[in-house]
This record gives sequence, C-alpha cells and structure tokens, in this order.
Amino acid sequence: MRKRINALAEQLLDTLEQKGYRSTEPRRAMAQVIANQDKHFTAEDLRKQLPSLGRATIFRSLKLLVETGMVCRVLLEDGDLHYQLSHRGHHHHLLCVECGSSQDLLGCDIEDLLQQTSARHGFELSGHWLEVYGRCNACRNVEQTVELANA
Amino acid sequence: MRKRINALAEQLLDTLEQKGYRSTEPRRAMAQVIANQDKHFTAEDLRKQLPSLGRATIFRSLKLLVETGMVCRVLLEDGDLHYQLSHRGHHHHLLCVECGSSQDLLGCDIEDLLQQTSARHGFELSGHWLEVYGRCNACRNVEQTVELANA
DNA sequence: AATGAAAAGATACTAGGTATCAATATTCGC
DNA sequence: GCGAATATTGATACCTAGTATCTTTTCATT
Ligand SMILES: [Mn+2]
Ligand SMILES: [Mn+2]
Ligand SMILES: [Zn+2]
Ligand SMILES: [Zn+2]
Repeated sequence: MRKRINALAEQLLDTLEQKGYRSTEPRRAMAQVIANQDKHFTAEDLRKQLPSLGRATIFRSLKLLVETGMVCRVLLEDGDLHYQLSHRGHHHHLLCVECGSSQDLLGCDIEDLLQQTSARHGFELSGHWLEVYGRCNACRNVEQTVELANA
Repeated sequence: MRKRINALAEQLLDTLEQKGYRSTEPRRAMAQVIANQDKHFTAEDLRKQLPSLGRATIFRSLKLLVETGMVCRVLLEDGDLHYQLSHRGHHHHLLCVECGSSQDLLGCDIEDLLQQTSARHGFELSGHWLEVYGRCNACRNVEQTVELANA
C-alpha cells in the first residue's frame, strides 16, 4: 500500500523519476519528511524521523537530492553543514543566527561585483559560495517588543 | 635545544605568547611547518609532516591559531575544509580549482551590497562567508601556451 | 632548583559520511 | 500479470575530522 504524500513530496519524486531514478518506498518516505521540514536540517534529523530506514539509504538519497538540485547544503556560521529544500538554480541564504530560520536570496547580485574583482586579479571566475548571517525580521521584532514592555 | 625557526613562524609564536599561551616545542614545530606551507592544507597534512606530535595536539594548536586569527579556514568547492595562513581581519579567497592555489581578497567590497540586500529583507546583517572559485592567472597562462603550441 | 599551571600525548569516543555486498524491490518487455 | 534484468536497500565495516578525558610532562615564575 502506497502511502499518500503531499504535492511537494510528489514533485521531488517526480523529478527523480524524470532523471531516471526509481520511485521507491524509502524515497517516498524521505521526500515526505523533507517536504515537512520547516527549517534546514541534518541527515541525523531525518534519521530520527525515519528510524526504519537504513542510515546509508538516508545519506544516499540526500546526496541524490542535492545532486539533482532539489535540496541544497547550508553552511552554518559555526561550520556545521545542514540541508534544506532548495529553490532550483543558484541562490544564497540569509541565515538567522538566533532562531535558525533561513530565507532564500533568489537573485544573486554579487556576480557582477565578483566578476570585476576577479578580473582585477587575473582570475577566471567560475563559481562562488556565499552565506549571510544575521537576525531575521521576526527575531528583531520580538526584541523590540520586549524592549517596549520593559520601558 | 631550541630549534631555529624562521621569522614568520616566530611571529606566530610571539602572537600566541602575547595572548597568554606558552611557547612550547610542539607549537614551535607546528608554526614552522605552517609557515612553510605554500597552499592551504589539512590537519592531516600537518600530521604527516610532524609525525612525532600527538594528533590531539595538532588539532588543539590549529584551533588556537584559528581562534587568534593567524590561520583561517578555507571551504573548498567540494565541501572539504582546509586551513591556511591568514591575513588578519575579514577577507575572502580566490581559490583556483585547477592548481589549488589561493589568493586573498583583502578588501571586502560586497559588504555594502549585502547590507542593502539584507535591509530589503528586513534582515539585520552580522556576518557572511564567501569563497570564490575559478582559475588563477598562472593556470590560464599555461593553457594559452599549450593552445599556441598546438596551433 | 622548586612549584603550580598549562600543555602534551595516549586513548577512547563522536559525528558525518562512504565502500562493500548479499538480499530485496522496481521497472520493463512480453 | 510474470519474470528477468537491474537499481536500490540495509547491514556492516570502515573512514576522516575532530573532541573528551586523563595521566604525565613541560614551561614560566620565583
Ligand atoms: Mn538554498
Ligand atoms: Mn584567508
Ligand atoms: Zn530569526
Ligand atoms: Zn591555478
């Protein structure tokens, strides 16, 4: 009996199938769990939510999803590597160091700047990795509210 | 008998001492080896060159050097983490994916851009991590030479 | 030189991930 | 719908990078 999964999870599987990968029960389960994640997560997080799957399977599927662009890797400020559902294509993240949320930066407007800087150094630009750390709107508002309450 | 070490290595140790850390034989040896590195390196690279040091000592000293800003961490395109001698202060790297060399980008001119982008998302910027990948001048010249020779 | 603190080294342990391989599930042609 | 060919799984062992703990050694100071 095939478990019912939501539209987003369905889409992940469809994309895998289009790339020639089989639609298996473990992959269905992973797609569903990943689709339910509201923040970036680790392989270990998935494992806790999918105790019946083999550990290797989790790493393998995760890798597949990263390679096909559906999940992206997120470097936390402390060096930890997490994963999260990805918008396709090149983009960056605004990572809140307080609540751990992450916002996608879709347009990559540093490309031009890097191009210029590279040129100045005789360097042929081919790619870059950028992560941005700070505090998100929600966390800033909470602090403001607390300040007002104490005033 | 205190081994003679070069000026750069001496400087690393002096800085450690100024921060209250002792100048020990293992640290002298590490400082010297790191000063001799011409590229980014891993802890394992150091270990091969310093087989008499305990593994934990290598990791501990490396961490110390990173914390005091004398060595910086470099994220390779494949996700590998390497280390290298650092110019103090915030900076980025132009990493050649062909020869593995790395050039420091001293001025960080993306700060303004990030500030604007963050503001647009209601995000309070506090930091960022940027690595730039491509091909260095030397590698480009080599290719050109080969092309000419084959023409 | 004696002392107390810092550091080293041995060892065991952890997290995150990969290699191997026999057993199983999925797909595809019929 | 059935079976063969093949992709995938899960168990296990292994690996890299790093940390925790603890005893012994080294350093800096007096
Ligand atoms: Mn992303
Ligand atoms: Mn650097
Ligand atoms: Zn936040
Ligand atoms: Zn190069």
